Amino acid sequence: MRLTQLYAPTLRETPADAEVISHQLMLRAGMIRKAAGGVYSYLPLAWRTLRKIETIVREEMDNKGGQELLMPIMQPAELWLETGRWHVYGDEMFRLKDRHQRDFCLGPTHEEMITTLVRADVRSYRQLPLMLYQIQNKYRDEIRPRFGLMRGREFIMKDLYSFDRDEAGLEESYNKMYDAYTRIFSRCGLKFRAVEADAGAIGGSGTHEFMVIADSGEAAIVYCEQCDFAANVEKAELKPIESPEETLLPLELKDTPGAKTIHEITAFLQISREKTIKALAYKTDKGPVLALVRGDHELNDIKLQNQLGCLTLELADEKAVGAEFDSIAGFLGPIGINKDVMIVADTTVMNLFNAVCGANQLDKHWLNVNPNRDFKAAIVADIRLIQESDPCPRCGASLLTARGIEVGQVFKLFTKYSTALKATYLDDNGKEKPMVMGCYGVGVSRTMAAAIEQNYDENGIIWPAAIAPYTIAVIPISHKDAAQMEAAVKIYEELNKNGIETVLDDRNERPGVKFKDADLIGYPLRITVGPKAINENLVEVKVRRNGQVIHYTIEEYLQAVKELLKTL
RNA sequence: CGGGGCGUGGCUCAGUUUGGUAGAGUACCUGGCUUGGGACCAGGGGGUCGCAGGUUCGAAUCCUGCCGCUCCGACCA
Repeated sequence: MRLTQLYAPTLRETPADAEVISHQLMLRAGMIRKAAGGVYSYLPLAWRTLRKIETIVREEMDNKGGQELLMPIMQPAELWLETGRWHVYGDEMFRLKDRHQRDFCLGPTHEEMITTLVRADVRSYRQLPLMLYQIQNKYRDEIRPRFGLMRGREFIMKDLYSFDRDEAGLEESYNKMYDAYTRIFSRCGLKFRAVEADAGAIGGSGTHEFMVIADSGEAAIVYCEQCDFAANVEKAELKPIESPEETLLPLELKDTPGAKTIHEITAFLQISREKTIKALAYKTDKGPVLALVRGDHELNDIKLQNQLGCLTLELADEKAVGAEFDSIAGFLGPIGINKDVMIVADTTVMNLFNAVCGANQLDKHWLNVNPNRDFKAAIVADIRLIQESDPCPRCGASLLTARGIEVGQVFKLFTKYSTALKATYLDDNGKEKPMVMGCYGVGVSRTMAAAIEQNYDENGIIWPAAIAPYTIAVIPISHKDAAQMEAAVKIYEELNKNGIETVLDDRNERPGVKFKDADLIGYPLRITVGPKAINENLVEVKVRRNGQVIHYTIEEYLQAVKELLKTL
C-alpha cells in the first residue's frame, strides 16, 4: 500500500474527548472514528489489525475442534422470555420492535440462540461433544460507555459455546479453551494473567478471566509470585486470620464522643485497627443486613451478595439506619441491633478477642466485645476484599496487586441454559439428559485497544508484529530524488512479494512528517531510504520498539528482517 | 440515574464576564521553495457558533427548555 492511497487520516493533536491512551492513539493514527457514544467505525488500519486478531482466534478455535458459524444479531424476544432473561437483562439490552410490534433485541450474547439452535438438531450422545463459535458484533447498552473501544456499546466478540454429555466432558472442553486463550493472547504479544473470577449474572460457576495487565485496566487483580494463584479481587477467596488468644474481659460501654470512623475510634482509644469491628448496613431484597469485617479490612460486596443469594444490595442511608436498624450511622454494631436485621460476619471477625464495635447509640462503643459470647451471626463466611500483602490462599506468600483489562472469559455454564431451554440428548442407555454447556468469549475489539494500552510510548503505538496493521514502512527521505524513490519502491515491492506487509510513504512530505506518522501508527519496523543508505548501498532498518537502527546489505536484509520480526 | 465539565470550520482552542461585521493555530486546495524528526512564503475554500423558543434595534455572548459529548460513582468482553 502506498500512503498516498491509504485512508488513514492522522491528527496532530489529541481530540479533547479521548481520555485513555488507546482511544487517543487510535483516533490520532486514523484508525477509528466515533459514530455515537460507544459506537465506532473501524478505518482500514484498525480493520486490518482486527482481522489479524480474528485470524489468530479462528486458528486457535479451529485447532481445538471449534466450528465457526454465524447467528443473527437480531434476536426474537421469545428466546429470551423462555430463559427469563428478557426481563432480567434490563436496560443493558438494546430492544426494538418490527412493523408488527413484535419484540426483538440486538444480541448482547448468544446463549439462548445457540442453545435453541442445537436443541433442534442434536438428539444423540453420538453428536456430542460440540463446539460452535462465531465472531460478530455484540450490543450492550452500557450504563456508561467509555475509554473508546475498551467499553463500547457495540463491540466485536468471539463467542464459543461447548456442548458436552457430562461434566467430565465440560471439564475437557473448558481446559481446551483455557489453553486456546492462553495461546491467543500470547500470540497477540500481550502480557496477561488468567485469573479466577466471579461468575456474575450470566450464571454458572467455575470461571477464569484473561486479564491484560495495564494500569488503565478497570479490574483489580491479585496474584502470587510464589505459585500460580491469580484472581480478580471480586472473587479471591481468603483464609480466616486467627487472633492471638486472650482472656475474655467483661463487656464495657464506653463514651466515644464524635468518633465515627475506624480512624477516629482507634485514635481515640489508642488501639490498632485489627481490634475493631467495622459494621456496614445494607438494604437488600432479602431485608436489612449488617455486614461485619475487621476494621483494617474492606468488605467485598460481591462475596456478600453471593452469600445472601440476593439480587439487590445497596448501602443503607442514614435514615434507613435509624428506621430499619435502630441504630445511628457511625456507631453501628451487632449488639442490640434490630432483631429483623440479618448479621453476616467475616470469619476473621469471629476470631477476635476483646474487640471494639459500635453500640448503636450516639457517641458510644462497646469494649471487650467477644463474638459468639456477645453476639451471634446468622452467616459466618469469607466476605472481605483481598488486599495487597494478604497471604496467598494457596501457598501463604504475600500477594501482589495489579490492574487488568479483561479481554476474555471462560465459563462453565453446566445445565443452566440447556435445562431452561430443554436442550437434551439421549445417552447410550436411551436416557434423556440435558447437555452440559460452557461459553467462552474474547473481546476482539477490546483486545486491540488493550494491546495499545500495553504497547505505546510518547510518539505513538508500538504494535506487536503479529497484530500490526502493516509490518514495515519504507520511507524515502526525498520525494524528488529519483534514486531514492527507485530504491524505496524496489524494497517495498520485494518485501510485499515475500509476504511481509509493507507500506511505501510516497507522499511529498518532509521526512519529519513521515517519521512522526510512522511512529504514531506504530509499524514494528521502518526502512529509511536516504543518501546515507543509497551511497553505501545499505538498507537502514529502525526498530520501533527500542529505537535501534541496524544497517544491512541489500543481499542480506530480507532474511535479516524476517528473523528480526520473529522477535517482535 | 446522581454529581462535575464542555458544545464556535476536519482537529486544538480564543471570543461569552461587559450584546455591536465570527477569529487564531493546525489540517485542506493552488503556486513557489524545501527535504535525516511535524519548515517557510504568497494566495484560497470551508463555520445556520449543538437545537428550539424568548429578551433586544441588534445575541456565539443574556434568559428558558431540550439534545449531545465527556469525566467521577453502581455493570462487563
